[in-house]
Amino acid sequence: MSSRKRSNPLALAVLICLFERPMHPYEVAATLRQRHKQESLRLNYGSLYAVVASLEKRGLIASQATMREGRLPERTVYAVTESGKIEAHDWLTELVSTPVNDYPSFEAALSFLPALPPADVVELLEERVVHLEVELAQAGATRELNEKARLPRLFWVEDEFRVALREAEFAYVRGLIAEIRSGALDGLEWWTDIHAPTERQGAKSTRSGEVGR
Amino acid sequence: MSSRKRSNPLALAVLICLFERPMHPYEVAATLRQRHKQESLRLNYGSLYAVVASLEKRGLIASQATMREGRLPERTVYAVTESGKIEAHDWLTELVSTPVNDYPSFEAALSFLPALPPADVVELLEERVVHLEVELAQAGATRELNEKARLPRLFWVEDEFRVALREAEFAYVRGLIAEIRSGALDGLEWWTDIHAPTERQGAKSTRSGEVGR
DNA sequence: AATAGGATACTCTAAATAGAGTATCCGGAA
DNA sequence: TTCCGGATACTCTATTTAGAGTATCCTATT
Repeated sequence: MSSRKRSNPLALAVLICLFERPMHPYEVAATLRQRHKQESLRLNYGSLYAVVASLEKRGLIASQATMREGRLPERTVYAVTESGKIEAHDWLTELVSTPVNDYPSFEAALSFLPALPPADVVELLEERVVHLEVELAQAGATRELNEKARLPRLFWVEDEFRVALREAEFAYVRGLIAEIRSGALDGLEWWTDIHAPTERQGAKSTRSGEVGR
Repeated sequence: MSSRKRSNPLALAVLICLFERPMHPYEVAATLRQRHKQESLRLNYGSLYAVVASLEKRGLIASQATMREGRLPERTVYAVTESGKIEAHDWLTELVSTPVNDYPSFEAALSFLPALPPADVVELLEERVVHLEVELAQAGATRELNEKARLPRLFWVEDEFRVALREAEFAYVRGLIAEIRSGALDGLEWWTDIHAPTERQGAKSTRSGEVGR
């Protein structure tokens, strides 16, 4: 039904927050930040208020009351409706059970690799490896903090998952570097060739920028 | 400089295509599809023409000629400019060397897990595992086709990477299922408790929907 | 006593995005 | 011969999104 509208998980976060208790949007944002959800969700005010407006228009939440303290802007408190609860349940069910393509940007980067010379790519991949090492070290520190604070693992499975993905990326990138370095990567001669200094063009090079599949 | 505008990798794909030779947008789309880039890139016409217009406005590409055959719509052929080449190079460099947070949707899903009862979650995760198995099998078939077609690995590293990530996800999800099943996941009692049938509320339950960090 | 900085609570606008819709042409089957 | 489906080549429009901007209040410092 409204599967077309299930693009931004921030809307699901709002529904789940309001399921705990009615809140105004700013409070939702503060709550999500307190729980470090901004690491798993694109969270900014522009989107938040738009998303809240859209949820209201679709009848998934309803404004309960608007109040004001002093001359600060009005706070509109929203509560989740019955159909909002159902939508949240269905959406979360789908999100957990069904993998989707998220188009990770490094996948796009890899698909463009032949556009850069292999030697440059090795350097860039090594830079990435360093960045990943730093990120993994920081994640490890965060994890220790969570453990010392006795925060149950249930509340940081998402961090664990992110680390698992980054570790897989790390391993893949290291492998790729090694294969370019050693010359084991199939297609490397062609790749080197098309980026060769232009003086005296390689004899059997077809000189087409890309080959198709 | 224009780092703010480096959100949609489709724009980079266009620049790289036009680097090979001048084309009209529809031809760019056809080329990308031929090379199966639609698996690594969000590719649809609405975005494509918007992205092309934006690239032209920023002076990264320039329209070379507009021609028409019969009464079909005009085709506007674009070529990449000097600054377009530089931008493509810088952008790709950044994309390869620097990891970013892509906010994978399953990470968001995991961060909402406590909102569903643990027994349901186990079932949903098992469904996900099945989906992942199918996807991995298909990816294996594609890989074999590529090998039989003697397409050099250089041209499917992005597929390999996607598989590596999905395998990591697969392993993580299986582990998580096992830990919920066996009761080894820290926080499980609380999780079970808050979803317990409401008759005779668990005595020491704090009855707050979520705990903070 | 004045003030600087941070928190509170949104609002505004330009831009990006998705998906459906439009109109034409072509090749082969009935 | 006619018609149908698929390719060609965009265009239109309603949302969505990002990020900066606004105005007020509070607290601690000098």
